[in-house]
Amino acid sequence: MSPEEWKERLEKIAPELLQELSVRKEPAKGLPPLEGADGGVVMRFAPNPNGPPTLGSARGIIVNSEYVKKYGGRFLIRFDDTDPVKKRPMPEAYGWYLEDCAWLGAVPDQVITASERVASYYGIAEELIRRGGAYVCGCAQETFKELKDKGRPCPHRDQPVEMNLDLWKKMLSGELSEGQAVLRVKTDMSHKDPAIRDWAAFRIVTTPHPLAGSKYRVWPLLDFESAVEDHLLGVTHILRGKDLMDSERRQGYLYRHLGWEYPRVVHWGRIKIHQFGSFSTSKLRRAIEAGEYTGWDDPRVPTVRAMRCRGIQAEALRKFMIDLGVGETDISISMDSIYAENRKIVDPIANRYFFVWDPVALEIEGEAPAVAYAPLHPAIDRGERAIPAGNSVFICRSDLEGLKPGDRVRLKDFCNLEILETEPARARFLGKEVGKKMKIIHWAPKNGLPVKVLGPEGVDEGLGEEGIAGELNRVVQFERYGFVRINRLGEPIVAYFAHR
RNA sequence: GCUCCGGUAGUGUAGUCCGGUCAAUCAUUCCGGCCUUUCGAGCCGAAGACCCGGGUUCAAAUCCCGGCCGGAGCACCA
Repeated sequence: MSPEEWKERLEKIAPELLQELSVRKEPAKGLPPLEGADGGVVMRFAPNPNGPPTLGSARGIIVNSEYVKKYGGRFLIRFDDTDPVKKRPMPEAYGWYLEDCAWLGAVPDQVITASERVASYYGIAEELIRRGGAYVCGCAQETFKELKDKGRPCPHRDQPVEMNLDLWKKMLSGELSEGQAVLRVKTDMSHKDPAIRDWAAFRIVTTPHPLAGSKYRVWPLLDFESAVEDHLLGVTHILRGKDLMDSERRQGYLYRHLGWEYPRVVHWGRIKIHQFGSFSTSKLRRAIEAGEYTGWDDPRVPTVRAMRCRGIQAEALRKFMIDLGVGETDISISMDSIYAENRKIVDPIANRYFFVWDPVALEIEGEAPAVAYAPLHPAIDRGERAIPAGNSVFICRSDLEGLKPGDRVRLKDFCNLEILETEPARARFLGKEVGKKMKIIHWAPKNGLPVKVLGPEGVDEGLGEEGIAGELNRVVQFERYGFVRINRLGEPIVAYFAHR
């Protein structure tokens, strides 16, 4: 029976079912629904503050906060800063996160710092030991790994609770030193996935913490700290990277020991950006310290602050990240999509100016007007700018190179010219009327302001109109060049390039 | 080695749970054309994908099995 025949028969037997088939499913818009979120959600973004937020962090900040906006509830920022050595936090970075969250339109309802709350983790650890859910392990790391790989318990696993309690106190008091012992959560040494077997919850670290100093010598590891905080804070839904996929199964044992209920978890894949490759905060940090970049807001760097300095709008980033959704596939995106989003927002608000890169002087013979008038925006009436013109201006070298004596060209919003010679550049005034089908180039006045544009691909230096000096911290478009943000006034004015 | 996850146009994404209007959505990119005193914007058009092989079924992107490819974890990092 063919599908057609099948349909005909169904038509006869049960036409109402055929109806049902033809109800088109609505294309999903925005973020996919979260299960069990209807009563509101508590969600958190939990960075290690070892640098400012990157585009990757922006995804976490935006999507978490967007879900909270969608379902109601609370959005938390939690600093998971419990490693004073290997992922040592930067004291400035805490504030950077808050700043960038605010800019991204995701002001947290609460900010938690793990390194301030270590004492409360101790109480829970002790309770866990009492319940027989954890033990102090004195194995050398390699020894334990060998046993674990074979699925065999270590000799400390069956120590009585009293002994574990005693050893735990020795960890805290300093009688045991760094490397001598860890507290392990009991899971299942024969679990088929070796990653799940008896994981370490606390270790001794004597290096002072940048914030907490030497207040604590026993520090929790991520799986313990994160699991406990999620419970303490009443987190209902966790969005986390696929790299932490084992965490739920590991932490599940802790939750069961303590009789808690685990939040719902959604995973997402790794995100890579063509133009930046894969980047990590620690790699960036080294490159900046080595002087490869000017700082965390260097236009070549994938941080949120660099985007802001380049004139990428928070709204564009939000829209983009929300469109990406929360798939588990690893993705490799292009900045082009972000730029396209941004261009839509910025095109109507950016005023237009002339910026001549690699400038070369052009002398004009004849009665060229002393002032030219150009609209601030081609389609929206925002008035015009008056540009000193006259018989001497600058044009781009690349434009001049495309011209030869006898060519006619129009200086945009100024006048038509006939090229007389190119070295030095000389032309004859032909009139102000807008000629049709004439090549149009832009120009800068004789006393133009020096402007330097820093972009992901390099630096351009040249001359711009005076009006640029009135656009500090705003996005403008340099005609025939691209959108930039004016970041610093002075000699020269410094602008960061966004995109064409 | 052990374990887990994923694979829809160049890049993302919808559809996959509950098989049927899917000759497959939307965006971006690319390519044509129009328009424009910017190489920006706008308008019109075009191109482009269900990883492979079996199975189940009247019907498979969707379910099952096997393979291939990619990613991740197995830390006293986050």
